[in-house]
Amino acid sequence: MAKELDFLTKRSEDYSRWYNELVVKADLAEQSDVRGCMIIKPYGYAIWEKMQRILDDMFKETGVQNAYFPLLIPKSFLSKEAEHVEGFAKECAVVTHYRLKTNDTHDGVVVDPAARLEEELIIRPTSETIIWNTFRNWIHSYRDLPVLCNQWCNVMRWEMRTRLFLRTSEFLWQEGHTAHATREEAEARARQMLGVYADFAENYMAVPVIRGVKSETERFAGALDTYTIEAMMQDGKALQSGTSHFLGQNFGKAFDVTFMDEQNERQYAWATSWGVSTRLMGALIMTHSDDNGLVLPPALAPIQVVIVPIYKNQEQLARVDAAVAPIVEELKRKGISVKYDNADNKRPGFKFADYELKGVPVRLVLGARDLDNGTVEVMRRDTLEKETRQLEGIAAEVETLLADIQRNIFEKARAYRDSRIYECDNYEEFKQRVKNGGFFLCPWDGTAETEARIKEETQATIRCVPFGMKQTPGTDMVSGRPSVARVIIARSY
RNA sequence: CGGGGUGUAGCGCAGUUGGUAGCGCACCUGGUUUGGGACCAGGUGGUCGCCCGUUCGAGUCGGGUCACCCCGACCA
Repeated sequence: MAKELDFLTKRSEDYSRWYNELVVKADLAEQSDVRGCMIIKPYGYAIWEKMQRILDDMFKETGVQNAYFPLLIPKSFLSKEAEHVEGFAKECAVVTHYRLKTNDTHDGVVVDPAARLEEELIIRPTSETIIWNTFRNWIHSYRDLPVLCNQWCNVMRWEMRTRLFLRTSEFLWQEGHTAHATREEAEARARQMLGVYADFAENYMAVPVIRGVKSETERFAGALDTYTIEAMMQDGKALQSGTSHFLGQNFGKAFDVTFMDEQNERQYAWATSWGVSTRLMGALIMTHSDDNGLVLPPALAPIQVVIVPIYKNQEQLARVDAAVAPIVEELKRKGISVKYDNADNKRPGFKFADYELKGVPVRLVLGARDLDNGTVEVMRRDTLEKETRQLEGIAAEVETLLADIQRNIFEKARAYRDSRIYECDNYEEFKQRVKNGGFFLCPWDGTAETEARIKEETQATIRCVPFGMKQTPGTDMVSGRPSVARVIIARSY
């Protein structure tokens, strides 16, 4: 029987530590020896691949096509859009040489000083510059517009502090870049893509999000408007889970991307960019998981159903194998990914704990007792409830159950989040309560001074001016001036 | 870059007043087990982060250095 077991740290004890241990123990990822970088393990990558596939289809539905641009960006490109440079300059990795040579003692290599690049190359922190430099050649007429392209790639930002999935020096993402003939069309596209992200977060990840627009200080470097989806983690902190930017004509002007319009007049192209990254994995983990490990939404789980046999000898195992085979077949026919784990080197108890840790939504257990009775034990990961069901028609029941789990974890996450959104008009009260997490819906006078003071005094930031939330009037709780809007204020990752 | 902490087996750790390194997990072999993380027996595995010094002798003492972790500033 169980002795001292190596369980996860409890969420309530140390949320950060729980998260870190979970990522490692559930086999999602681990820290690389390379500073701030992450190794995504096969199980974690399988989830990311599923996300990619679904998002990619959603993009294509809106007319977007995939392309690929270089990893290395000439330094001069980065200096063309003033605000953009300022935003990214301090976190860029720079390539200065193109050759190594063996050292004097012939036991290692050194950078060959003779191989210095005339112009340094930047490892992309984002690709607006190199893409808009290319768009100049692609766009000449209003008939060339819009250009709707996306790339799946890696980017590098030399962050000071990193956390698995949430903030790593190198991360995987998609970045969409579009060029348009009119302001209206570009703005509509930026909002449309935000909608795609919100749809994906809620309907596939089962992560409820608040859509909104960022304040000027929180805006993307070079954008006129930054739209965001904000999710609440189980410790009440906010996680920006996706962004979409309306870039105006800033990049059109910086890279001289012009076209002739229908009136035969030269115009600068209008731009948007939008992205989601492997940070979504962090959102997924921190929204649903519990003290037993990961809880995955069926829509993204690499394994949706695991079947564990119980047996005392090879003859019994053979009987279970025979009973399981048609169930596996039927589940597969329904498009459900199923794993029958009859490996003999792990005992059932270990398998139970392990698949719970990995967040497999449904577990079926079948032993000699069940074979005699024509039953099967069904366990759902979200509630950990076990039930004995008839073997007959189990595949159809599992299919219904998966849909129910998908719905249930979303509702649970939404109820939790909604219970921690507070309307607050009093700064003293706010300062006290914001420490414990939650989203605070507060009146704001629209000034950067107020925003800065809140951040300085509470470490909380304005997450967004939310769309579609009630905007009761009020006065700014810090300055006492009339408010321009109620904004979401929270501590964040 | 500031403040704190840690470096000893793949992982988690212990190591007394300096005397030549140990425990748990994992791994390998054999057997018994299998309805909630199995047990017994045997076995493999270490330049104690690195450098210099003190000493007959350093994981242990002194100086330096590097790396990593946590808390801030920066951020998808």
